[in-house]
Amino acid sequence: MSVNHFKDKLALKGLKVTPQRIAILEAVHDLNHPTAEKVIGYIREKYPNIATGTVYKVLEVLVENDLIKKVKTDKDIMRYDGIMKSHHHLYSSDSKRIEDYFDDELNLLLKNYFEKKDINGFTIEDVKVQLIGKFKEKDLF
Amino acid sequence: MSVNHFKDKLALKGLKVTPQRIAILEAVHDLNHPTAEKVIGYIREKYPNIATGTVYKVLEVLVENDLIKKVKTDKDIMRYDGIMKSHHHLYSSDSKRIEDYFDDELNLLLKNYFEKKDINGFTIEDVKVQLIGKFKEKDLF
DNA sequence: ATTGATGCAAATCGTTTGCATTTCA
DNA sequence: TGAAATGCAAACGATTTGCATCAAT
Repeated sequence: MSVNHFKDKLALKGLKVTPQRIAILEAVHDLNHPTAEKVIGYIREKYPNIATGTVYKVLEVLVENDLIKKVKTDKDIMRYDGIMKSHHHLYSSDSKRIEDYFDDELNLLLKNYFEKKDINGFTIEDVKVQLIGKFKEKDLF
Repeated sequence: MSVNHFKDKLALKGLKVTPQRIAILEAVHDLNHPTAEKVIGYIREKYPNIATGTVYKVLEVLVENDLIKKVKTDKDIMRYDGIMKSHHHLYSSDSKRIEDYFDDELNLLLKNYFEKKDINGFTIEDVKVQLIGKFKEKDLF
């Protein structure tokens, strides 16, 4: 992903294109479901004086503009995801590891299922599946 | 749910049965997906001098012993659930409301689906579905 | 009696906020 | 230029921790 690609994404949303925003967008895409702290650490290597407050503010703006997503975790720390295509998540039950899980067959299955299912007084907008389990390979951190 | 029922649950896990633990277990069952703060507020009406630290510690113990569950939310505040039977959650996309969702047909569907599906190097232990959408009735708070 | 639970207050940590300064459109 | 973004540091709020005291087994 080139820097220009990120510039375009920002511009398309009518957001001001700043080096901080580009760097943050890039960081979220480069890292695997980073916390805000990870993003800050990553960016500070090349851009030492970015403020933590700025990072939090920008992350919020990016989420509001559908450029990144917030990921729920069992713990209380928020994590971010640069992939906007609909997907689910694999959670390691014994570590902090999270991986993306793409499965169009599952999406179709769920779509069909909930189309014919009427839940009391609830209108479904989105369905997310969390698979909790164990990764066979050792966790990498 | 009687107090004795909660006493039994604690004793069965080999936990010491204390009035605080009973009150917290009761609170989580009486309230709808309460935050720790809600639990504290609820208990303090009848038991004014329970310490916040104690409530957090007890909630953690109860989760570890599978007497209650932690519920993920979009926000960073943890919430608790006294229902241990496998179930999913309905999340209101525009409020903090969370409701339990029971659906054995869905559970079966998912079970069958993932039994024949092999995910790279991942062993599934549990599958949780989050339905995000809107409740037809006005939210009650 | 002994082990573990509680209360209290201070500490921690992720996140938010206010405001003066700087930057992008 | 002017609105919006940044940096900084202080404030916040949920949760945790240490430790002396107290209660359940």
